[in-house]
Amino acid sequence: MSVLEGLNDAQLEAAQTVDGPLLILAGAGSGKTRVLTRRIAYLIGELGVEPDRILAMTFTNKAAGEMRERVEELLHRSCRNMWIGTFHSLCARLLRAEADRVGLQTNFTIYDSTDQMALMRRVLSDEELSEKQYPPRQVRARISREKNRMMDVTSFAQRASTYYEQAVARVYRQYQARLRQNNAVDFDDLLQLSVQILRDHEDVRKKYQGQFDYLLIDEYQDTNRPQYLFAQYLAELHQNICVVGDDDQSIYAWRGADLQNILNFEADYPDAHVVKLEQNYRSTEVILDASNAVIRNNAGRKGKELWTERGGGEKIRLKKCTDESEEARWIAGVVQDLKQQGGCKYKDMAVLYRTNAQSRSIEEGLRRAGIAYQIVGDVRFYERKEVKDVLAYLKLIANPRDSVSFNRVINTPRRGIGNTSVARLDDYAMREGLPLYEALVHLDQIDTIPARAIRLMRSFYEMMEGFREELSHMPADELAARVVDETGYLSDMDKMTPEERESRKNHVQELLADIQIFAEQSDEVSLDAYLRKVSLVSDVDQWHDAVDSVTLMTLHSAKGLEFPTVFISGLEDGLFPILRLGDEEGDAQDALEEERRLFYVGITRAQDRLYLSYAMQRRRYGGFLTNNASRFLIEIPEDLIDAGFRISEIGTIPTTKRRKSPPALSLHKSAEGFVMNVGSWVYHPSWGRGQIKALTGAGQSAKLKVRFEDGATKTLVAKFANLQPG
DNA sequence: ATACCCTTCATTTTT
DNA sequence: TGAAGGGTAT
Repeated sequence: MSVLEGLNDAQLEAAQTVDGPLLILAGAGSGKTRVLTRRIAYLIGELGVEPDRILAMTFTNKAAGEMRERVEELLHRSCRNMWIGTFHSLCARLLRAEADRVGLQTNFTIYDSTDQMALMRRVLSDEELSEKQYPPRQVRARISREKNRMMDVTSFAQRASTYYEQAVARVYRQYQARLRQNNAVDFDDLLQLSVQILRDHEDVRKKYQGQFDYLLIDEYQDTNRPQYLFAQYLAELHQNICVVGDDDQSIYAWRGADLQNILNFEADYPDAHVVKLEQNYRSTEVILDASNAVIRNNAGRKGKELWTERGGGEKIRLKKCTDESEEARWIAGVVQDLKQQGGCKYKDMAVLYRTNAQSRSIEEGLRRAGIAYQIVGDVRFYERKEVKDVLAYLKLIANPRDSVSFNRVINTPRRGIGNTSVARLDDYAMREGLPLYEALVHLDQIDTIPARAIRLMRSFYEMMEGFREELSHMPADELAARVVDETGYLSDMDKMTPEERESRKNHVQELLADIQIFAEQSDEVSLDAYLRKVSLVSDVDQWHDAVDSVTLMTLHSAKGLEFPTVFISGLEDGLFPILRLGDEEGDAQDALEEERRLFYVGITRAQDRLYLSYAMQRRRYGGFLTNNASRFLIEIPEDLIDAGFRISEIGTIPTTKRRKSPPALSLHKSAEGFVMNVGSWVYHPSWGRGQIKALTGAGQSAKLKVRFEDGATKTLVAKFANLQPG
């Protein structure tokens, strides 16, 4: 029984109940990972289950990697052939094996959101839809949402009622056709197509159903429709499906996650066992009480009461700041105190925020104080232009049908092949039904292209063919190094300013190093293998906890992690909870509850110390946004907060605080400054102080609905209202 | 074909 | 504030 040693009763039950459906409701810090790894170790070590008959799905590659590692530690053996990974990577694996079922080749390319946008623009222009009326971003989001609801092109087209939706349906159809032509898929396709294959091909379904005896799904509260169905198909036969989740930590509804998946588990699987893990091993009582008090404000929960044996603990500190730079200085100061006087390490501290943009000021503050930090996810490494460029070359070499990558590199660096020539090549390719790259073979047949451009394109083609010949022999790192050199990509940087050149070269070198590490560590060294991996890694996966530095990341990225000291910054109404315009009443309520869950996730990351901060004024879009303390702050019982750091001491409860004198900026200058938002407080010469309840339009012609302190609600036009920040 | 200047717009959150 | 797309001059 050694692998189950040290588990509490509930954990033991969760680890040992291996037959039939099982729902583990795991509160924050309740030892979820521990239970999962012990459970797998128990299956393999005690029950003799072969690792390759276990399928475990997690949310991040990091979580998957850690789980595998810990199981191997427990068992003192390798579990390489255990299927463990993210939904996306496992689906990609299935999809590569069964690609022909949906008209793909095994070497298909996975498009990220930048690639998707490029393709979307192309489709919109083909369909002669203006980007004004059909913002690519918005259309892309809509199509993504439909895919995440398992709505395929045909059913969507049938349901499309408005003119707009019918246009979107045409775009959807074209977009999918283009993806297929490019031998490419987007993130959503990985899930949707995998489910389609399982649904429509009995032989494939049988094959995978027969392949796995035990299914494990982590973060079940964050699964969307395709993920839910994927699991359901695979569990159909034996029903050995174990899902772990916490309805209070569901924070991905915007990505199609459906809380109902976890709430309905017992209805979906009538024989389901349910185990609740309610003992928290992570946080002090103070922190846990605060989190409980906050989450209690949400309706529609499964209902859990977390408890801890770690009584007491340091009180929570709450800091009101005038602006974001003061906030950053305060955080930096506390970090230094903790390090110098409290004996804490940098790596035991994390600063969390709602939006990536907030990292800038924090970063600045820490840098000035000479504090080591690392940012997770700000400008994502794989999304940098120079990294994407090099990867586009590599992707095109591996998949010559990939027109998005083709368009990216054909004239990068500038080699005299302009848009018109490419457009003519494209016309020809369309007429002949060829991929763009293939069309290069027939250059002499395209008489619309000037001879000079033909010559340049031909030499591009020959260069690429040279790379392609090496594809199957040459290790990925060597090939990549050749590409960077021979395409002139690096030497082209000589034209840039020294700073820019250095930064870009560094990123390219970093990419080459990444490929090299891959080639050394993985048992497959091919470019194909590298690309398969690289398309599915996220920034959190790159996070190193070995380095002694303060971690900066979004609340979303922090899920699943823990730190002795946690700062949650930017606790301002409108920013956290973030308030979007144009939400329906019901949606707004759901959105607010999701924000609250996000706050709950943030609080429960902390083991020993929790610091909360907000800024009255924050720079945004080059202007200023004035804010009030987050409504969530008053949900924390006062006695949990350090006296002197309480909200009543600092005095920021919106209705009790009266403004002194209006700040200098006025709305008439809003072209240069003063940005308003729903929730902002304003001052009107005759009506007094009021809060913006709704806002339509932008700039000077914006219409505002303002509720004033005397209770009156007025609709005002920004231009004439003579409002000042309040 | 490209370089440069102008405008516009966006900021949730991520596999 | 900034990135990125569009337009114009060379």
